[in-house]
Amino acid sequence: MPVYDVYAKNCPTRMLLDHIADKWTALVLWKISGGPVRFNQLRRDVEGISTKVLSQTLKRLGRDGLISREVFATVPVTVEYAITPLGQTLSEKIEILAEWAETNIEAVLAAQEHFDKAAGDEMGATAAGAANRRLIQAAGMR
Amino acid sequence: MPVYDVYAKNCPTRMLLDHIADKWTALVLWKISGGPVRFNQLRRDVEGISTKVLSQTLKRLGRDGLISREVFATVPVTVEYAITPLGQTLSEKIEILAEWAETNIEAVLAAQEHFDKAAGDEMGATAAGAANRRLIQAAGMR
DNA sequence: GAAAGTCGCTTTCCAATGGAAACTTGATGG
DNA sequence: CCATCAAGTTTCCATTGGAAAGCGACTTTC
Repeated sequence: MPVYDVYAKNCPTRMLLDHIADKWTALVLWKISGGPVRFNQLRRDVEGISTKVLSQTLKRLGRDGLISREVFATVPVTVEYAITPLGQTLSEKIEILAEWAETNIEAVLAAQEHFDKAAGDEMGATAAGAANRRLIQAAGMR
Repeated sequence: MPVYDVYAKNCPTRMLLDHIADKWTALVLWKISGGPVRFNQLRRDVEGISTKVLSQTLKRLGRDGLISREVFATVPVTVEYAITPLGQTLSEKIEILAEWAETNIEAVLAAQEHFDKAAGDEMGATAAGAANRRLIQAAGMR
């Protein structure tokens, strides 16, 4: 049997990690794991997602066997997305990640504040300071 | 105490999930959790990452308090990145995700094959054919 | 019977992000 | 004084992402 390694560029597990270690994918899959949901309901629940990205994300999840898609001949047509057994196992892991975020958000915010304060301190009105400030801004650290 | 919700567009936890639910971040953090690593070592170990993205990723991880950075006055200069206690708690969750990927990759590959095969099939005028055609078209797999 | 609304998308357009590769900095050995 | 190495940064172009509009099929409202 093959040896899988996410650190290898061409390993299938790398591709899979690319699919699942994604903000929108995580939010959408977790939401669907709570029960079947329709397209526009997802759009409203997952604040900030665009229909384009939602559509792409659902396609990928469907192809990977993590969710199913069912069409109901109502008017207007209704489409329900539901979690599969395989998807359920993944959503449990994603839930752990999301819970970590909610548990540790304050520690992270504190770290960011500390970091930004230190960056501001170590440069006065010097030329080097101005240069660094520009660097930091370029690095998107504000 | 504020109520955090990753589904809310402007919640700090959403920003945090955005940082951690990312392919490169996950790979880099997990690698560093195995012991202090230098920049170029990371670059070699995490196959496919560019220096630009590695640099940005390390900055973000540092600002979020998940890794530390130590400079050694060797020649040429050496820089070591190490995991922090906070980062260690996260890397354990990320490891769970990566393990899920390695455990379930074959099921996902099978699902993809099944899905793509259905898309490639001739599909006559059967009810099943029509149903599949709808699924495939919706998934944009032509 | 025309206009407006619903759902589930797709398309278009522009801005932001990502990757490949060249360049920089600073100290040293040849 | 040229080449080298670590640790990045910068440049350039391609891919991706988001906002908004369009679409098809059908009902409800005026």
